[in-house]
Amino acid sequence: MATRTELMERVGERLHALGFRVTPQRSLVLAALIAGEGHVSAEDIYAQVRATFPHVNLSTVYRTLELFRDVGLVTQTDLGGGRVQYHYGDKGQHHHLVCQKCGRTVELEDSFLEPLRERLLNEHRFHANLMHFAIFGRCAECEQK
Amino acid sequence: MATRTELMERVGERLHALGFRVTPQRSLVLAALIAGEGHVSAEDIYAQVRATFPHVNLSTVYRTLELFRDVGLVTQTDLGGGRVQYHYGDKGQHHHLVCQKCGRTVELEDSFLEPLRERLLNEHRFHANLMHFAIFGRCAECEQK
DNA sequence: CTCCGTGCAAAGGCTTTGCACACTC
DNA sequence: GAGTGTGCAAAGCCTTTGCACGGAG
Repeated sequence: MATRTELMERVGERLHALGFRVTPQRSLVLAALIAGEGHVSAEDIYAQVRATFPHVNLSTVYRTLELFRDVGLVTQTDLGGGRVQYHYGDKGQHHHLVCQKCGRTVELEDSFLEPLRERLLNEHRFHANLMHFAIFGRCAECEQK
Repeated sequence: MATRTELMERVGERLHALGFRVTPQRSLVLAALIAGEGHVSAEDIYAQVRATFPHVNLSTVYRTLELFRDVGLVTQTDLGGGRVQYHYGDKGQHHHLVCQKCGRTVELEDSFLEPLRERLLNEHRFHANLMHFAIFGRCAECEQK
């Protein structure tokens, strides 16, 4: 398992190799992404970055996230609620159950979708893009009420 | 099978019984929801309503949709993309495979999703709302290229 | 010196809210 | 008359964009 510092360096090299500069802002955004377990919103990252670099601007965060997304470092998911979520990319696939009432989300292992993916391929020759899939519904608690 | 008019009347009674008034605006929004196959955005409904009642306001559409949602007439789903989708609740279930390249859609029988739904309920106690589900990916033809 | 990256401010797109008038009950 | 429903306009929220400065290569 790579340490966080190793990870950061590796990413730095990757950015550099692609012709992008490695700035403090970018490092901080990256750190926030790695630190954030699961999904983080731009605002979350902004808050965390500002803790270290108070003068950093929110638009820089957005631009950095855009860059990371284009480079494939980060996955961007819109689970609704008007807020896009980001997470550091090399993690395994996982999906979400989103409660339409309370808004809570639960992670869902990919194994739940694997059978569906296979069946779609076999019976419809359809290559489903089920990365970071979101399934809406009601969680146990909200259903009781 | 109920005709559209019967449906509208039934809904009118339901609204009335709940103490809400049945206004032209509300009827038109309802009609647009019923007419809209699959998911419709507020803007879609607005456009359709204006075709009949040009002076209707967008905020009225939003308020009406909010009312319908609270009353349980309509399901509100945020599939991302910054636009919330609505659909009338009593329709039968159907799903779509959407090719992200050519845009073609294929209908998908509910049997494909039934196992997933059951497993979510059993293992996560999550009541998945898989009505009008859309699965994105690539169709056979586009995948070949 | 060139050009990328940033801060700042303003604009954009969708949705919500405040307010006063209108219309129903 | 009391109160709901509507139109209008303005504000909110998240995100994007234009512009000019600053700093790295």
